[in-house]
Amino acid sequence: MTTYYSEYSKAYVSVDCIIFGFDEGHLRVLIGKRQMDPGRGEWSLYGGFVGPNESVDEAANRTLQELTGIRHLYMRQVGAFGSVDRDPGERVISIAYYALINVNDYDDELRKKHGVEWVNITQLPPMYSDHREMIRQARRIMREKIKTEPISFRLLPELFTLTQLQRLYEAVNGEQVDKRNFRKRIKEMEFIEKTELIDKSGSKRGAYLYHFNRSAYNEDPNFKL
Amino acid sequence: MTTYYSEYSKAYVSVDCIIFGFDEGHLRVLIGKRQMDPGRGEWSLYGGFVGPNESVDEAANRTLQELTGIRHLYMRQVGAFGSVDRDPGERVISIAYYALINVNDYDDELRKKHGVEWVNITQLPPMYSDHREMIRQARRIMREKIKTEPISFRLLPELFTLTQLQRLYEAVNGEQVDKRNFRKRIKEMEFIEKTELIDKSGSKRGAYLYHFNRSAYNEDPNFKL
DNA sequence: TCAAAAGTGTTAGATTTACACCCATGA
DNA sequence: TCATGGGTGTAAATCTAACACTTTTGA
Repeated sequence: MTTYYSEYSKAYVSVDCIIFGFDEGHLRVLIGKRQMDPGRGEWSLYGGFVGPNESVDEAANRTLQELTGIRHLYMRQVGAFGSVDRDPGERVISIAYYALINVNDYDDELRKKHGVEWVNITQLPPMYSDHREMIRQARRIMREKIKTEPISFRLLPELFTLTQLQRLYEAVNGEQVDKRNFRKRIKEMEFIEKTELIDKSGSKRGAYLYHFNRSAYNEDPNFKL
Repeated sequence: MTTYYSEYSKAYVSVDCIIFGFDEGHLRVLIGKRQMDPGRGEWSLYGGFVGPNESVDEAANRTLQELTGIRHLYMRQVGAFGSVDRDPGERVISIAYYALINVNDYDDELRKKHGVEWVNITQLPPMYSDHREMIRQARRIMREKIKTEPISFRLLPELFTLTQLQRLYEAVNGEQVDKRNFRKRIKEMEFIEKTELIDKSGSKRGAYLYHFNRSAYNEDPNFKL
């Protein structure tokens, strides 16, 4: 191999995943106690190293699949974190990614096997290295994104009630919204389709179930919330 | 040194700088013909490698200072670019940063010494590796940012006319805006202060010069454009 | 029968957009 | 004197935000 840059130094490059889920009205992230040195036992994001024959995006995808069993989760880069001593052992530069998952799609046995837990975003413990900052930034980026792109549906079941959708927005934005105004805006988006099905798990009366029609969205991608 | 991750592979990590300037009504970026192998002679962003004892942000700052002579330019991360073969020679993962500079502050001799040129953002040549994509993303991020944060003033001289400011917005957003509506919005922002000075370089009649009062902004940071 | 969540419209106020003419000056 | 860019206000339309009561049903 030709060595062009031999005078420069190399670093380990890793990916860290901020996996968001929505359950029981709360936005949650998947974190676990670190099982390797350095930092063993501290709360940490799930991550992995970038291999020599995969792109950084591929490494993130692989890591997400390893953890969740799901092949192509929705995933976007948050950014690179590169303090000199962010890893106490070696020079490691990490690229953070956030991902969205419908918690029902996630096999709970697999979750336990990897020793990770769903933790409420408002109740995060102290965390390893800069992982808390990664989560903070991921949340900020996701909050902006969810206003203009229909990514909320990736956090919900295929069929969902309008109250669930509203609770999700409230959890992401950290503030409540008016029910009538919210529903008015939803009605204007024709790709959020009402079904004839009723969900009775949330109330005695029952609520209509809706679903997101992606191909209708692609034809008229006007999403604003 | 303890080696925790010896089973994993390392990569070179570099920074690439998308330096925006505004001149004669056009948004420009600073690019040059690459002076090293591989890719010698291709149009390229200015970049550098991340050293073992500096953070990635510090490397970007150092690189920007090397090129412009200015110590702490406004600079924000665009993201990590990590395709396996983005560099034809070795595995190099690059973190892109955009920076804003007032072109008058940039010593033209220093510019020539580094062999870089101001190129209109709408007339970019084909570029080395993924540099064009880096510019595209930097521009998108900057365009969003400039709507809600007073970063435009970093591209303008200390004193500027409202027409200059308007032209800057138009160049960034790629579309024209109504003069009266634009000025109405500016008037509402008290931290954009009118001076008694007149600039006669742009018209016979002359136009009032304004300046951005940062401490007034900090007291009432309401910026919307 | 009552508690709990679902569902539904209107209005005032704020914001946004469209639009056209006079002014000052140097060439 | 005229071409050029500087400077100014109003009105219609749209969007946003505030607000309260009826329905259904299981316990």
